[in-house]
Amino acid sequence: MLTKRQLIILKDIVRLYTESGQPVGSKTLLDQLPMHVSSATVRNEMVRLEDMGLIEKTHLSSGRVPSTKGYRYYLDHLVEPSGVDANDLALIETSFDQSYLQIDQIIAQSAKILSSLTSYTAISLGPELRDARLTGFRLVPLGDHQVMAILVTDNGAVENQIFSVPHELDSESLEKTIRIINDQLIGLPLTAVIQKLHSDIPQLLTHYMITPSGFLDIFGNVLKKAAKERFHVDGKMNLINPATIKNVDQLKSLYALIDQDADLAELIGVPDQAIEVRLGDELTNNLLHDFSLITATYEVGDHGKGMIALLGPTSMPYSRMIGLLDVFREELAKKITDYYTHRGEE
Amino acid sequence: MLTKRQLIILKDIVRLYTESGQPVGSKTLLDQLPMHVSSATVRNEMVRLEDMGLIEKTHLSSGRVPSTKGYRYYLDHLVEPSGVDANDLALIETSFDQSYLQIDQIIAQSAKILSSLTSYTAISLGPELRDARLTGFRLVPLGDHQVMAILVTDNGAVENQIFSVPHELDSESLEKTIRIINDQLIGLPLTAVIQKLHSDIPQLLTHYMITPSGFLDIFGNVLKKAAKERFHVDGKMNLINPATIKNVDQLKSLYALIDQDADLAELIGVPDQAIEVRLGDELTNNLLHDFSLITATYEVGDHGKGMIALLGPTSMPYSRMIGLLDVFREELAKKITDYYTHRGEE
DNA sequence: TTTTAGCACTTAATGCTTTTGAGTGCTAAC
DNA sequence: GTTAGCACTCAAAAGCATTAAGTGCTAAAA
Repeated sequence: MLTKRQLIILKDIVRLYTESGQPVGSKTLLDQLPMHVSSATVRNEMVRLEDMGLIEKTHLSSGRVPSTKGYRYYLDHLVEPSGVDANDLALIETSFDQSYLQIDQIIAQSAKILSSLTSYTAISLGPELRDARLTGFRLVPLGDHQVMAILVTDNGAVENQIFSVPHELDSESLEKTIRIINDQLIGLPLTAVIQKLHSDIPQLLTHYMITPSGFLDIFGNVLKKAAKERFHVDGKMNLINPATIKNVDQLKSLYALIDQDADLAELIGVPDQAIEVRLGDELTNNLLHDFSLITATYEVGDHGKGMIALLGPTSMPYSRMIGLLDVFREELAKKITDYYTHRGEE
Repeated sequence: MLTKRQLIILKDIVRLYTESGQPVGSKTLLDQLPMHVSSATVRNEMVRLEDMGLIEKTHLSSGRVPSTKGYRYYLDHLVEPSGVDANDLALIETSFDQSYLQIDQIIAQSAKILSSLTSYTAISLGPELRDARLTGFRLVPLGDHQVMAILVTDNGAVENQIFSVPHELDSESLEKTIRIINDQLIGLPLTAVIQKLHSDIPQLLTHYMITPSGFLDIFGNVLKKAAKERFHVDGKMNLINPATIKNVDQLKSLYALIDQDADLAELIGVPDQAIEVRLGDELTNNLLHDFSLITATYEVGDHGKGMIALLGPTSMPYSRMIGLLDVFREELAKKITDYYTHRGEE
C-alpha cells in the first residue's frame, strides 16, 4: 500500500512528466510538494515507488518517468477529472450549435471539435446502428440505365449507391419488387432485414422476376453499407508526434489502421465503463505501444450507445482529457436526443 | 550556348543526383561519360556550367547539384521520356480493367494506380464539368419531412443532398416546381443553369409557390456541389520525405493545402501543354519550394479536358515520370471515352 | 588552345575524448 | 525517519583530429 506522501509524489511525477516531457528528478519535484522535505527524502521515496514498478528510470542516473503500471495506478486511483475551461466550454457549445440534417453530421462535428480542442486524434461513432430499423427503400432512375438505390433507417442514416441496371430488368417488375421489400421489411431491425433477405424474400420474388438475385445484390449492398459502423476521425495529423513515432513506416501503418473501419472497430472494442483509458500495452495493436486510447460512451435514450474517443501519446494530460470527454458525453447525448425528438415532432 | 560535352555532363549530373540523392563530383561523373577525359577536364566544364547558373555547390568543396535553372534547362532541352516498363504497363492495364459506374471512380482509380507506381502523390481531375449539362433533377421523399435532392449531369456525375422540408411546402407544388425545372433547364450547361436560376426561374415559380427562394436554395446548393471541381488525391503519405519536409508544421500546412480543393485548383491552374513540369519556384505556393509538379492533360472527345498530375520532390526521375504520365493520358482518355460511348449504346 | 597531372585547400562527416549538468545511491550524522 | 554530503553515473554537448570527397589553380603536355 502506498503512503500518502508516495501518492502525492507519484501524482506529481505523472503531472510534471506530461507537462515537460522530461524525466522528473528529485529536486524538480521538491518545488511541487506541499510538505517540507529534503531532496534525499524524495529520493528515498522514489526508490520505493520504483521497487513497486510504478516509476522507472530512462538510464541509471536519470530522473523518473511513470511506468505503464504507474499510469495504470494513477488512472485507477489518483486522477481527478478537471473542470472544463470556460473558453473551451463556450467553444464546444457554439461549435455544436447548428442545425443538423443527419446524425452523421453531428458525429463528424464532434470529432472535429474534440481534436481541435486537444490536438490529439479524435474518433467518434454514433449510436449503434444494430438497433436501427429500415424505414424505406427507393429506387430512382437516373437515365441511361442507371439507378440510384436509397435506403433510409429510423435513426436518420441514409445510404445511397448508383447502379447500372441490366437490360433484362424491366421497370414494372422492379416496382413490384420494391413494393414487396417495403411491405415485408419496413420496420424491422437491419439485422433482421439482412437475415430475411436470404431466407423468405428470394422465394417471394420469383413470382415477379426471373432472376431476383441480381437485384437482391443491389439491395444487400446498400444494406451492408448502412449497417456498417462508420467512424468519424479527425485530427489524424496529430498522430505525427516525435514522442511516439519512430519512423515513417510506422506512421504509414498507423494511418492505414485508422482509415480502416474494421481495424478501428476491433481496436476500440466494447468499453464497459462510461470513460475508459487503455494504455499502449493494453491495446491489441502493437503499433500503438506508446499511445493511449480514452473512450467515452454515452446513451441516447433507447437509440443505443454512442462513443467518442481520443488517441494520443501515453503521456496525455488525463485529467483535462477526461473532463473534456465528460462534457462531450453529455453534449452528444443531448444533441442527438434533440435530433430524434425534433424529427418526431414535425 | 552549351557544347555537346556540357550537355552530356549536365544530363548526367541530373540523372546521378536523382539516383543517389548526393551531390555529384567530377570523379563519379567520369565513369558515366562516354568520352575519355580526365577529372580535371570535367571540373573545368563544371565551372563553366556553374557560371551559367545551371548547377551549384552545396558548400565550397562539395560536388554539384542541379540548380532550379539547371532543371529547367534539362526539362526544356534534354529530358527524353522513357518508355514504360512492361510490368508497369501490365499493372496499369489490369488495374484499370474494371467496370465503372461513375466517372469519379475511374478518376479515383487513376490517382491510386499512379501514386502506387511512382511513390509520389498523384492528383487526378476528371474532364471539366464546366461543359457538363444537366440531365435531371429529382426530389425523393424519405419520410419525416426529409427529402433527398438528386442532380444528374450528362457526364455521369450524380450529386445528392438531404434536406429538411419546411411545413409550408406541400408536395404538390414541389412536384410542379420540379417539372418546371426539368422543362426549363435540362440540357443546359451547368453554368447556364446557375445563371437562369437567378434570372428567369424565380418569376416562373411565383405562380406555384409562395416562397420559391427556400426551394431554390436547395437546388442551388446541390448544383454548386456538382459544379465544383473535385480532385482525387492519392498517396498523400508520400509527401513525407526528408528531402523536402523540414518540420512537422510544414507537413501539416501541406496537407491542409492538398485537402482544400480550391487551393489545389489554384495551384494547378490551367496548364497549356499536354505535359508540363513546374518546379518549386514556379509554383505559387512557397510551401512547395522543394517540390515539383508534373501535370498532364488529356482530351475526352467533346467532353472537355481531364488532368492528372504528380507532386514530388524536385529531384524526380523525370523521364520515367513523363513516360508514365503519357500512358495515363492515353489510358484515361480511352477509358472515359469508353464510359461515355457504352452509356450511349445501352 | 585544350587537356591533364599535381597539389594545396575546403568541408562535412566520423570518431574520439573531455566537460558539464542533472541526476542517483549510499553513508553517517541529526 | 530525515537530512547533508559525497562519490558515482550517464547523456548531451563541446572540442579536436582524421578522413574522404571534393574543389580551384598552376604549369606542363598534347
